[in-house]
Order: sequence, then structure tokens, then C-alpha cells
Amino acid sequence: MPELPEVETTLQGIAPAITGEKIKSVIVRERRLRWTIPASFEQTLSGNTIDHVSRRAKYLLIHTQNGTLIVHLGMSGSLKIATDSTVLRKHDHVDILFFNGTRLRFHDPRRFGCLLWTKKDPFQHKLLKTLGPEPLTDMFNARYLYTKSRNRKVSIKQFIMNSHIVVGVGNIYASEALFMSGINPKRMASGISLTRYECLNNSIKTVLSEAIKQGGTTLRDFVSGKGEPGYFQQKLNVYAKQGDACSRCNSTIKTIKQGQRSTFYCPNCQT
DNA sequence: AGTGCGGCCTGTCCGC
DNA sequence: TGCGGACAGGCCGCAC
Repeated sequence: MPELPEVETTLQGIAPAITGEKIKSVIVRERRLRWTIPASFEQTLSGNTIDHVSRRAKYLLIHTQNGTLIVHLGMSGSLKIATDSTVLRKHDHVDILFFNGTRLRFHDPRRFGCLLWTKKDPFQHKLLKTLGPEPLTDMFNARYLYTKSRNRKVSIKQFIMNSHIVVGVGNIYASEALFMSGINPKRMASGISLTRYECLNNSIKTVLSEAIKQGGTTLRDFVSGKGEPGYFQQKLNVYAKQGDACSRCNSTIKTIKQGQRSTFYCPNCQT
């Protein structure tokens, strides 16, 4: 669920509440996340003051003087400011309590998320070091995509979803951006022209920035087993729209599997 | 080095 | 009504 816009929204939501605040204690109720939280975690975090909060790809970085907490929300994670009256829910795995009474709560039913403490420069961390550029920067442009894609033997869909090529393009936005640019998701990345990459690059930026503008609320919490539409289906042109009429040409939207993931596209508009 | 795939995990839906 | 199985998803880590 949390794609780039949600992570950005989370950042903006928690940063004002915790910046400058000192950690009093940490409560861990479930250690088995994507990477198990070590026993030393509570002690290590306690006493640190939050310097600032930032984001790299879908990772949230909570910086302190002594180290950085790297947070990934995985599929189903959320990070929120709780109060004393907030009811403790199932899957509320971690609370970080501050001296001023603020309580930061990590919730993650599927436990694909992670909380990692690093004393070193977080950008040199193994998970962050090799990531591709941020999609909304000038580093990410058509020329970059064109150059990177030469000799790549994967489909364009898989190519733009590779976080070492560009970060933040999840399954939903990949389908939407390819629809917007009229590119067939099955097409090989290596065979796409610079001109078409210009179009695709623009589409990715447009789709993501529009979603961020809406506070990331374009996305649903959950996709049912049958790919039922979420609350915001009307915002999407192809994602989870298999069988529907294409909004542009009225052809039927198709779904296929690529790299074990669902892709949605219009066989007529996307060539 | 690039690619493909297994695995992690729960909630929800479907068919029996 | 209960239960098993399929499925969704991000992304690491391994094997080729």
C-alpha cells in the first residue's frame, strides 16, 4: 500500500511532532519484522534526540546525533503519532515514546516493513547505497532511462519498477505511467526510443507528483484477492480495471503477469 | 552484471 | 458456518 506518496505524507505528518524531541523509551511488542529487531534496539534508541526526518526512496530516515533510524513501511506498514487515548490495535509492533509525551507508533500487519538502526551515514547503508535516482529530480530524465536500458533484457514494466533504476515506481504507478505514455508493458526496455522515454519520463513524474499532491490518498489500503477496486479506483485508468472499457478508446483493459506481478494495460492504446 | 524466482506475512475472498 | 487455498504486494537474497 504505501507507495512513494504515502511515505512522503507520513514524513510530513510525523516530522513536526518528533523533530527536536528526545526519546524517553521504546516499546517493542513484535520483533519479527522483515529484519528482526535486535534486543539492543530499545536501549540504543533511548536518550537520542531527533535532529530531522527525511526520505530516500520509500525509506524514512529519522536522524539523531548518534545514528539514524531507517524505516520502511513494506506493504502494510504505517507510522503515526498516537496519544494516550489511542487504542492499542493488533499489529502495533513498536512505540517510541518521547519525554514531551509524544508517542510514535509503528503498525504493520504483514510485517514486510523494517526498523533499522545505523550509526553510520544512512546513505551509505547497504539498502540505500545502490538505489536509483528519485523520480522527481532532474537526475531522472529520458536520457538516463535510454542509456540505462541499452542491453537490458527485461520488459519496460519490470525495468521502471527496478529500484536500482529509479525509486518509488510501484506496481500501481508503473501500469498507470505506461498507459499515460502509450507504451505496451511487454515491450523490451532495450528497444524503446529516446523519444518514447521522454514521454515515459514525463508520465512517471506526472503520475507521482499528482498523487503526492493529493496526499497519497489515491491509493487504497488493501487489494482483495480478486483485485477488487479500492476507495479511489476512479483515479486510476488501468490498475485493477481488467475487463473495463479503456477510458481513451473503449477497448477492454487486460491483465497479465510480469515477474510474478499483475500488470494492467490497454492493448489498443499501448503499443 | 543482469535476470529470475523464492520467501517473508496477513487479511480477504472463493469454493467446497 | 468453517476451513483450505489462492492471491495481493515490496524487495531482499540467492542461484544461474
